[in-house]
Amino acid sequence: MDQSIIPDIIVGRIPLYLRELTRMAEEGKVITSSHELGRRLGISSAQIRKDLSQFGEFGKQGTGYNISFLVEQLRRVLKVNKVWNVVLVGVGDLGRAIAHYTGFLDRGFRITKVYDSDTQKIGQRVGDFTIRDVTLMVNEIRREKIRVAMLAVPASDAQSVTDLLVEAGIRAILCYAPVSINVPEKVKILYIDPVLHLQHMTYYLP
Amino acid sequence: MDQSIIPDIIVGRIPLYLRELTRMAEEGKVITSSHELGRRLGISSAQIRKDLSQFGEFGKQGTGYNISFLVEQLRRVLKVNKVWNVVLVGVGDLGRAIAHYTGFLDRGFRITKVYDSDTQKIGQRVGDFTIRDVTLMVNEIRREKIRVAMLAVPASDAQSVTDLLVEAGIRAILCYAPVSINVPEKVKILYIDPVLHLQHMTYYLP
DNA sequence: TAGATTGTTAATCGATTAACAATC
DNA sequence: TAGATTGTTAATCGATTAACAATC
Repeated sequence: MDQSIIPDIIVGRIPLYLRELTRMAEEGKVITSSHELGRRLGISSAQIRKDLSQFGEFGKQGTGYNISFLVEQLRRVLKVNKVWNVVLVGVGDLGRAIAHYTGFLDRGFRITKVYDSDTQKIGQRVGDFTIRDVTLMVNEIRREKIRVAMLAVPASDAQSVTDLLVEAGIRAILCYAPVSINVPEKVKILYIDPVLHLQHMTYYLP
Repeated sequence: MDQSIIPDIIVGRIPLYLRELTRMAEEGKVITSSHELGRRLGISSAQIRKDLSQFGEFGKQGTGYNISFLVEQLRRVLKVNKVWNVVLVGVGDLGRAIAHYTGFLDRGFRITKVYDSDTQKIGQRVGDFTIRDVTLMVNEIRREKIRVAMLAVPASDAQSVTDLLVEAGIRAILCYAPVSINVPEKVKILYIDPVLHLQHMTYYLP
């Protein structure tokens, strides 16, 4: 493993490998191979071996990979061998669904605060949370040194709320608003827009 | 424009261009350039010109692109100059949020049927829909020749429900279950798993 | 040992960028 | 005309795959 930077496209596949390996572990499997993992994911075995080798030597020739060991290593690589506190901003229908989702915790994330700007909603409960006033957000994120945010506000508010998150010290944003946002270099942002995926697929339909 | 197949990675960027151009049109802009569009999307102008040129000659030297014309052309390319009927399967919190979402229609999609297997939910309303029994699904999709599905069922049901969708004639699936699904070659499937994105970003955090 | 599979190198393949003639 | 921007070609850059020695 050399010291050069690891390509982002490879980093982006590691969570996928981790997810499938976790699934295999749940199925009771103990050992796997780059071939088996590749077949399950639709990825070539060569690519999987090359990707994993960027981060260490995790396998044994002739045998393959010990699944629980590899899971542990990939969780360490991705820094999800701890739990990140996350704020959720925006409690519309989608924010509500995110707040109720129970699949974050065992994959490294825990929502700890939920914000909205609607005075009708502030103080109401959503799942385990009380909806907080977004005007408190910057100070609270700062005080609790939170680094990760999920953004489920209307597109028209996404840039201004993002600016606040960045000001508060957030360094990773998952944005559900269907709009491109500007952030400083040091801040990571990724997007979820289901319609982009649907339009990508309809290109291929007759 | 030659007759060879257009790389999928290019096809996947067209919806993004379309989204930003639509936004520009809403802002009242009439003309844009590959430079301006690239700046707004964080993409090089060369790449945008190259991508667009795969599908036709949409611009004018010295002037740039007429936004509404380009929007119209890209909608045609992506086949969203019509509205696709879509079925939604699974009415948990996430399915409920999807059913309420109003952002599909003007981007080429309309949910027409919503299914679940839970007898407690069947017959209840969600947004404008009555939740239907999933056992009716295959026949109804066939009868109405629906080609696009959104899947918001538990991971444990995702493969079996997908098999039904494929059997019914669905050709494009947007899967929200955090699990890799097997589909025949002719069927397109894309995934949304927010945790994959979060883990991708935490790799870069200190 | 025989068979299997890794990690890595080199070769191939594909995507992005730079540069510029054409032209609005 | 002068300035700007496209569409395209060639060069560069980066990602994937094939192949295999090492070795379990």
